[in-house]
Amino acid sequence: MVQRRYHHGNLRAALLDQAQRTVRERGVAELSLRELAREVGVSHAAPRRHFPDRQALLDALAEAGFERLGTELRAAVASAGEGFEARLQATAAAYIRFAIGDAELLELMFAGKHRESAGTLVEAADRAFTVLFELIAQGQAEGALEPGDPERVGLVLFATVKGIAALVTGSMVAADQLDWLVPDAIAHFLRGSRMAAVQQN
Amino acid sequence: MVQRRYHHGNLRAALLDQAQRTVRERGVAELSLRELAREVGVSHAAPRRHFPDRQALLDALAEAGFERLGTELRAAVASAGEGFEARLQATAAAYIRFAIGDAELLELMFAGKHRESAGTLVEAADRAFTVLFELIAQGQAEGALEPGDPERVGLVLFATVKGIAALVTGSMVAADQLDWLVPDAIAHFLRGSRMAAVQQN
DNA sequence: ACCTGAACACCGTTCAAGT
DNA sequence: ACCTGAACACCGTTCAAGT
Repeated sequence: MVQRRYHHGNLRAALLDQAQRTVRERGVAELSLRELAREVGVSHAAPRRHFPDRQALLDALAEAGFERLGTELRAAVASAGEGFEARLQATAAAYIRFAIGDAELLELMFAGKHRESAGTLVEAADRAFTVLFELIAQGQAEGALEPGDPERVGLVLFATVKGIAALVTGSMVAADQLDWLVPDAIAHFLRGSRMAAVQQN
Repeated sequence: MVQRRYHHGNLRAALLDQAQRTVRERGVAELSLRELAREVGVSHAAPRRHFPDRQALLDALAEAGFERLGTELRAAVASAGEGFEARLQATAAAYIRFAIGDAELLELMFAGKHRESAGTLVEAADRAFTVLFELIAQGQAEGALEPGDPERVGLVLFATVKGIAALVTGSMVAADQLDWLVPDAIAHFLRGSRMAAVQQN
């Protein structure tokens, strides 16, 4: 046991790590700073050095969440070949995997974005979403999507994917239906886009 | 002041009413049974007669939410003329209005659905969504939507609307963009459906 | 039937004090 | 620089007791 002087500088990381697990397994409502401190082996006041209050911990959790989400989205794009639709399918699946595996964390991430202290959190979110805009741009270049601001063109598509994830976490849809629902939804969306492209020519 | 014997049978209603306001104005996390009791003028143990614990209050809140959502969706359909697309637009707008005006309540409603005690809550949800399935069926009858199980055909459409609301409450989209975003998304979806209908013939 | 008041275990937050 | 221990106000939940 390396109990003595365990925390030389990783208390913050240990707290975040345990907090992330608790949020995933028992939800944000069950997350208690005192219990966290107990689990990690410090006094209940120690976390205060790293997180002034509970909200600061939640913000840090959200920020770490965006970092991880970005990483997973980039990995999905990278492992899906060159074509737009394949990449889009892989990215949507990765997003939904995250949204379902860490549903409450994702809520935290988006809830945090519209609060005052959001500065660094918004930046983390932007980094995570960059890969999506690049993907949209590729779709436009291939003629699969309407031209225009990628952020605007991708919005409805993103909303659809996000909504599907919400239906699963809200148990309106069983998780095993995702296999056809997501490809279906994306194919449906792209059909609508091709129609629009035709009409614009 | 009719302070004496104020609560003859409306304590439950008074608690729910005040709770709904608090959730809307300050969020679920800020909702305290003791504060609620104080605001409504009873001792902190009185609510227990009506709601055994905090979760029971949240469930009741969710159930009342579904009742109200159903009412508003039906009103939207009724006030939108006879055509499918007009009714769909009106219904989507009503849903989004609810989702934005009572974002945390809506979370509560969907979160409650996948818990054990959900019995009566699921029924309330089903009643609220009935109007949506009827609307989908009308769309199919008019040839605007693919044939098939309305619950399945409407799923992606519902996900899109729900996702758009989530983008607004997550402040990824400004509320004033809804005016074009929602009609756009629906029109886009219907384009994709018409393509599919053509291909099936 | 419905409500009160005291009690218990827990929490977030603060702060003087230790090393 | 980082952590501890005591203290304060608050909370959810329980329960005997009142009317």
